[in-house]
Amino acid sequence: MSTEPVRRGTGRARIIEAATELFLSQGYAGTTTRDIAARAGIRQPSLYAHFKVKADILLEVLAQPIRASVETSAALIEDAGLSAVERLGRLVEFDVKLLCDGPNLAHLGYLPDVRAEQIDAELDAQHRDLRRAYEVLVEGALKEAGRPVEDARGISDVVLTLVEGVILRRIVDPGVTGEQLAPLLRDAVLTLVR
Amino acid sequence: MSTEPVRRGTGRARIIEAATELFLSQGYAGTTTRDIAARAGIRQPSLYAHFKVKADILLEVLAQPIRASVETSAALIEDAGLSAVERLGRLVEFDVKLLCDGPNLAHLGYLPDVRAEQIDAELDAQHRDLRRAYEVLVEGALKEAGRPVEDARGISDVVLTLVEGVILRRIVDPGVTGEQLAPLLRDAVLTLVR
DNA sequence: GTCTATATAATGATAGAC
DNA sequence: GTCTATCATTATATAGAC
Repeated sequence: MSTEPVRRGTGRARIIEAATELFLSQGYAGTTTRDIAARAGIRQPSLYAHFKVKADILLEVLAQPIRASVETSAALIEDAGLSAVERLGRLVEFDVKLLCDGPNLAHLGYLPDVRAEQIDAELDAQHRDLRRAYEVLVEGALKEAGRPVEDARGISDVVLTLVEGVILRRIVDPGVTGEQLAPLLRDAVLTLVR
Repeated sequence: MSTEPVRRGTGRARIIEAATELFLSQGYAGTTTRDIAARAGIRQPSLYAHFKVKADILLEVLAQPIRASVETSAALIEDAGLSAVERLGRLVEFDVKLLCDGPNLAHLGYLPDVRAEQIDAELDAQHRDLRRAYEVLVEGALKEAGRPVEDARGISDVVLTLVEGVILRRIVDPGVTGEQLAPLLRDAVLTLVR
């Protein structure tokens, strides 16, 4: 493990940044408060001036990625100027790029030791929203293609599984980029609703 | 966490079974040797009559799922009596069912605290084999469809991402079954190579 | 808000009897 | 192979000075 202090940010933000990197590389239970403090450039007890317990750091780390995704996907879904097919394609591209670029934050929500902290209520709610978004767009795309909407549920399942797969993809293939993967998955999804 | 001892198996096998369940529900670092022993129905020091260190238990747990997958996929690929399309469809179905049924062992190989143990060489080799298998079959299927084989790499990427997605799918949707998901993903994949 | 010092508990692992 | 007893280390968290 690197013990080099992170350079940017101050105080609380620096702790969050350090904890994020460490949770992703070592897991939650596998990361000690000393690890976090060392990387944030402070002593271990100083963490407790910002957080009451270790789990509170995890809460804040998990709270980071929520907003951007939900808001943008909501905006995409309701853009009446575009066809459902176009909106579906853009949502896939957006999500894949979000999952590929930056730290693999989405992966944290799937870790056993994170789920064992029983803070998954909000994460699961997010997941339901995303699932619903894909269902709506797939249904719209199928209508545009003159296909029966009964297929929407199954195809949404496939699309969701595909997008989710990106999270694990990055772990084995760290070189993967949203730039290359996003158009690939978008085209694949559009083939399914054509 | 349930501390109820597992009932089946004896000695070493019972320990592996207990450790598997616990690693999946709490992660590796989040599971103590006392947890494992309690679930196996023995005392903590008794573990060390079977394993030298904790990481050796993890090694054995990870060694479990390797064989069946690799052997069956190899047999599927080389079955000359079937078309490439049929073989591709069967491989997808086989892998999805394998990933859906039984404990989610594949997920363990993606956990940060497991990868931090630096035992991923064999796991990554497996992954490369699977990737290669899909490339070969996708290429064959594209030939049969009269499409350019240059598309094979990209489509294999999509297929692999889709199959891998099943691993995370189970975590948020514990009710998902291979029976329902396998045909869905198979049909989706076959649509992509048609 | 950060520090040093420390309390308290849990951890992986060993020794040696049976 | 399992047990009891225990060690050495490391963990989270607190107390109190600056």
